[in-house]
Amino acid sequence: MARSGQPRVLLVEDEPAQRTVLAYNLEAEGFAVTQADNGEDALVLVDEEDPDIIILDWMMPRVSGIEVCRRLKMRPETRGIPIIMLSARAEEVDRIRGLETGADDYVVKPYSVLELMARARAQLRRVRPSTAGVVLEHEDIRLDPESHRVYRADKVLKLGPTEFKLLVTLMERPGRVFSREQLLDLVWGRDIYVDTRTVDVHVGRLRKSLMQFGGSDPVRTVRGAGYALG
Amino acid sequence: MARSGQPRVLLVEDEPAQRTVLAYNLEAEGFAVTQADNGEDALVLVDEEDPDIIILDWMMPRVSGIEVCRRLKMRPETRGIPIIMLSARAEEVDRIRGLETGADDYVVKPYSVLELMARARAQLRRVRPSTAGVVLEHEDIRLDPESHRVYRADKVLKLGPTEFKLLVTLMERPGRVFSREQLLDLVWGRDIYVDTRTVDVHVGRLRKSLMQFGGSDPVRTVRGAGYALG
DNA sequence: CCCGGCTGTTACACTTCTGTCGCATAGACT
DNA sequence: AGTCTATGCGACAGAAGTGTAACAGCCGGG
Repeated sequence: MARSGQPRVLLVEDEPAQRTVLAYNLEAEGFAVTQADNGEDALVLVDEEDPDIIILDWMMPRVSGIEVCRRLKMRPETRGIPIIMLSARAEEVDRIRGLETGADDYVVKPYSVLELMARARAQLRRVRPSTAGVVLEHEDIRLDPESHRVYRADKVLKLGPTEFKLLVTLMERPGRVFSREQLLDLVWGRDIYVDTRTVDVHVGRLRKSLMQFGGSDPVRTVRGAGYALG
Repeated sequence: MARSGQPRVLLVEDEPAQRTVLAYNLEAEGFAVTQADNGEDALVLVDEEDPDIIILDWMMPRVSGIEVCRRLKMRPETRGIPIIMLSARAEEVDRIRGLETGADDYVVKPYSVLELMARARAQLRRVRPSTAGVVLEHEDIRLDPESHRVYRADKVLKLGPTEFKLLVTLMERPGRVFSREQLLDLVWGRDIYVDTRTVDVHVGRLRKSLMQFGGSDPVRTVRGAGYALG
């Protein structure tokens, strides 16, 4: 079943405002969105729509997110679908339980929509290497998220963890300008406080790493705005 | 009423520091910001400014945010304007009441400014689907807000930050004449004081940048009134 | 334990941009 | 033509944004 069109996402969230916001963002990002506001519908829709990824609210009336997750991960034909859990901060203690239940990722409310998008794409890439490319490519740079390897002109580059995440983020939308704040959100995570200037330093390090065997600087600085690839 | 210029946001927050920070960020994101520090002014400004979206603090002296929201959602002519509510974490219990009152989304303090931006944009896209990440075009000039790039006759132009924002503003409504004061508002921001003659200088710089590879002057000077594109 | 690699911060040099001024020029009006 | 105002433009000092080296702290592996 090698689908190649828009990736389908099943969005399960009982709170209308949140769901609406997410749905519009997902659609703007190119996802085909199916919505459900409770666990029961969700379980039915999984079979009907066969989504590529599920975004699942933790707390819901009737059948909770965790229960939906558990059931889906038990059935062989649905086990492969990545599930991203949403949860309020207060429930963070349950994090381990969430992942034990089989959720593939976990985002704490209030979350950055951008971050959630990035994670959804990441999960998608993980399970669907065929289409969206197991490998991100931009000019002569190739990045394989699975093996955590980066090539430039067929040479293997050595990057630090932060440089890697930074490059992944930039390569997911080549050309798009990311502000320092956005990059902090996407690469470092929203809870951490680090100075925005730190982004500059890591961009500098990434540049050096990308050019360790020569080649031009692929990272564009947009003064007053941020950084972009190409 | 299909406006296409900068999206206007009415920001209602009684706490000056918070309001300033938000206003700054919103302006940096390309919103035209109108501020109010109480509910009464807010209700007046809604009629005067006809904003595309309202960001509304929950707790305010005199007329509370929830009251403003309720009144606006009662009037047919303002019902369509999306409202995002801000609320301190302790008040989270009132969440349901907030949405019942008709708010379209809800952000808990302390919030991520980026997240709030994303939600504001999301709401805006919902109501005004047109302006999501489009490429602006006018004659042989193309401007891509996402990548922050400007082309003329397929050549990449180099603009400074202010020139860029100025051009974005002009291109969002080609042909419309903007007064110097309007441009100061839209490009520099409402609170900044700079001489109106500064606009002239930047228009001059923008002209030079737009013609750096030749071509005619696309900016029209309307004596006694301001500037326009085309 | 020490060591090497990575991280976040800071300081400083450097570049680019900004706002204002002064004067030249263009347009409008008498 | 003469006058008056508005606009264009070069120059410049100061501000702001950015690149980078250096440094101290942290952590995991020998």
